[in-house]
Amino acid sequence: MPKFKFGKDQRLLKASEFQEVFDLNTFKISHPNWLLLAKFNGDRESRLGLVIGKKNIPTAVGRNFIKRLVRETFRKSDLPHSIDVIFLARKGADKLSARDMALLLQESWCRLRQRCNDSKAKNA
RNA sequence: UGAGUUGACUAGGCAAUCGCUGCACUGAACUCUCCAACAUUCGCUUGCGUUUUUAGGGGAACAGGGCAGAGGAAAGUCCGGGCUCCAAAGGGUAGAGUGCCAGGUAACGCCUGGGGGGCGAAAGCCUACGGAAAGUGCCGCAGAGAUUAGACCGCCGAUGGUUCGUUCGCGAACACAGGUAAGGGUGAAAAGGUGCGGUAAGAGCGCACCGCGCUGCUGGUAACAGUAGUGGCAUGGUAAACCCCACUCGGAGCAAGACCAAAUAGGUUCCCAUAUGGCGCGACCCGCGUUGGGGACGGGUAGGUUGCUUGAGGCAAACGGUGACGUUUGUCCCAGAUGAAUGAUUGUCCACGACAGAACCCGGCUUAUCGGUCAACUCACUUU
Repeated sequence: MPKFKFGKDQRLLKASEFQEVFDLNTFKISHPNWLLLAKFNGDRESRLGLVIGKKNIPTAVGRNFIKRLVRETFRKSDLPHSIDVIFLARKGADKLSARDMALLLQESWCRLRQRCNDSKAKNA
């Protein structure tokens, strides 16, 4: 089976699922243009949730642009299993070019993977 | 060829790989779920309810290949409708909107055609364009005076007054009473304009033409235009100031509305028990905990399903109409998401790609926008 899928199992769908990550997040990865919150979720597949406010990104085209890039990089990044992530957009995220943004996002996913591995090693 | 006007169309293309959403099709087994012949448990009202299970069938999920997948503005939410729920005899008031005429339309504040006014050399463009003798309000500065108009400079001083002269008829001077809206000056605007007559000087005081009002006639469905007569011109502007007149409008919106419905708490009702009891933990006893327990019903939260895309639909042709548009026939099915899909990477070509993302659906308007294509028309120049 090829990797890099992105079905409904890999997304946060309900308000309660979002709230769980907001309340119990164990990792925070910050960047001037966005913020990542994450927590382990047991034995499930990793899931992604997007929070892109109209206040921060005013145009619908901008919001779609960010959603697509984040999903694309999330699906291609080789994250460890069983982690829920929320992506919060900050102001100015839509000003970056697609190529720059993709690179920066990949960097963020790398940092998140690193943190996960460290934490797992500690617990073991 | 250049400059311009109007209208219509288009919105990077192609290939490969990976990914998302929907639809129909195919598919071995497992899992979940629904229906369920036959069989089966229990109950009694003895043919029904109920328990369990299965042949078989449906759905979810999964896999496979196939097909489809944002806009001209999807936007602003400024108008108008459909649809849904609520309200509703009829009439009036309030409030909001519209405002030359005729037509189109489901409807409109939109569109088409026509009229008036303004701009442009022209094609063409702009136009809230009803009423100011129903009433109220406002009109800064400047200016003598701004709507019951007005005398600063100027002009006149016929008439009256004063002074002088006198041939006693009157003449001259003064600018005092006054007369005067022609000229100057102020202003966006000074009480119709120009010319001639007239006069002391002037004035629609009289006349001609133009303008304006009224009345008639002609053309036009009408707005209106043309024309004849007449009035002697009397009362400026502002109604996107209040207002008056005519016409239109019930309210809320897909988070409308409909259906299914866990857990927890509470409600109604029935049954059992009422403490040596009941319930939970457990195979059972002891033990520990608890003080009611069990069932049914309806409301209803999380969540889910539906509304949800076949429509005042698109395309083509013929016919009617100046046109907006209408009629008929044929043909096509063209996003339906719901933390919300329509994308990413690479290669390649060129004019190097703007504004920008469906959210119940349509008709408009407005605003944003890199470019490209086509048609009709106007003007200028050149050639024939």
